[in-house]
Amino acid sequence: MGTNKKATGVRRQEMASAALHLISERGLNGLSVARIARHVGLVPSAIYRHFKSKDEVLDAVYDLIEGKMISNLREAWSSSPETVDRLHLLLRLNIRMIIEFPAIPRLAFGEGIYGTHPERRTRMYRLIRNYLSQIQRAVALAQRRSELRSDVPASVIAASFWGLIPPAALLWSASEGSYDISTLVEREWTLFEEIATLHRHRHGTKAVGNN
Amino acid sequence: MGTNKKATGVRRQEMASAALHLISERGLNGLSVARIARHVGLVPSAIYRHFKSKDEVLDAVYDLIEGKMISNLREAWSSSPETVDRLHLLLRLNIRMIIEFPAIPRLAFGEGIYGTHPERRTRMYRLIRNYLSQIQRAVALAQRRSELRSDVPASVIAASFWGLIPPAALLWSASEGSYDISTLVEREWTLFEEIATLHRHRHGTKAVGNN
DNA sequence: ATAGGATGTGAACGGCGATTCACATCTGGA
DNA sequence: TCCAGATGTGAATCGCCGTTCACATCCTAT
Repeated sequence: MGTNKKATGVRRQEMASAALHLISERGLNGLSVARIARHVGLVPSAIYRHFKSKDEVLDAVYDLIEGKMISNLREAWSSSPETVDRLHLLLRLNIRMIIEFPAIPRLAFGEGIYGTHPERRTRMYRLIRNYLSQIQRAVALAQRRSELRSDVPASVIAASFWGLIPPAALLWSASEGSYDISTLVEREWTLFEEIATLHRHRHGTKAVGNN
Repeated sequence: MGTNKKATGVRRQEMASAALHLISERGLNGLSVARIARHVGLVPSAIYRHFKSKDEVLDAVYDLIEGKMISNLREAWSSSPETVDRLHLLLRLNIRMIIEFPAIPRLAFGEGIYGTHPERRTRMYRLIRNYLSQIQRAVALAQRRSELRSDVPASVIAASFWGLIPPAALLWSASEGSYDISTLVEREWTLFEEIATLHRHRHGTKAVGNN
């Protein structure tokens, strides 16, 4: 039966995307070569025309995720000259991404990729570290411009910002979507913004200020 | 060969504990009945003397985790009358627990438990919610005592506190232990404490206070 | 001390999923 | 146009894993 044939570049995209969706719906355990194939309208063995193994499909999924994260970063950065506004948008973009693809936080936690391929965990780690250091660089710049407080290391502020995302992802994931993640994150963002823009210049860190 | 026989209560403990360790090392995918058995020094079929199925073992693992979390809560609460000190200890206890059992955050993210048993995800969600509401109650009390600022809802402060844990778990998990999680968390705790103890009483939430 | 239930063993079954292979069909470039 | 390589198919293989079962051994209550 002549199913439409497509170039391998297209197919790889389709298959990786199908895999990402399937992981989002069924989890990594529910991801089988057969299901990927069915989702694309093909037969299991067809996968091997475009990937050497199932693991390679997973690698492609990681490429997808990496691409999405980078594109979020770009979009946020081009949206405004104000660091605070950029971070706020970046936060919202990431939340939106996680809502659309719950697979992403799951893969980030490295589940299911252990004995087989520790390299993949390393890769996710590098990705996160890169993300963090980009944010940190932005924070440092904003500190020099006095947009953010500078009595706290940029790395800590960056980590605090990034730290808003995983808990939200966890609650979203565990609640099966019933938790109102967006407003929660917005409220926490407000706190973050407040503390990040405190214009103090202390030296003693034992700051417990009543004013 | 007379391997030592033990009462089923003891064996269940051993097996659940072995499963928790195995998930911590190999991930949920690497968890097989055979491996659990070997880890306890028995033969695969022996598992079925004490559990009806592999799923029941997983249930026991969840019991273990729930017990650990509750015991952390108790220990922190009995340590000091000061809410802030209690929270600080609770944070450290949780971090210690995660370092010892990386399986816990993974299971919290619900990986691998999808099509088969959505109830388990629900259970983890309830556990987290309970945790959050206990913290929230403590925060509310502390607010009434003016130990914590009261111009922000207790739920938000509680969420911010709890939110310190998942990112730390993620970095720890992804970095394979190389990331210095404890000092990171301590620094973030400092920020949290600072913002949670700001004694202000505003009504407009647009608080961006230079003082 | 001994019977009977509880615990442990080894072999076997059945299913599922990843992968391979020989064969069919399509498609792009000379 | 036409062929050669690229793409898709269906069946078969192989290994792993959960589970069952008949049998052996141990422990405990009477």
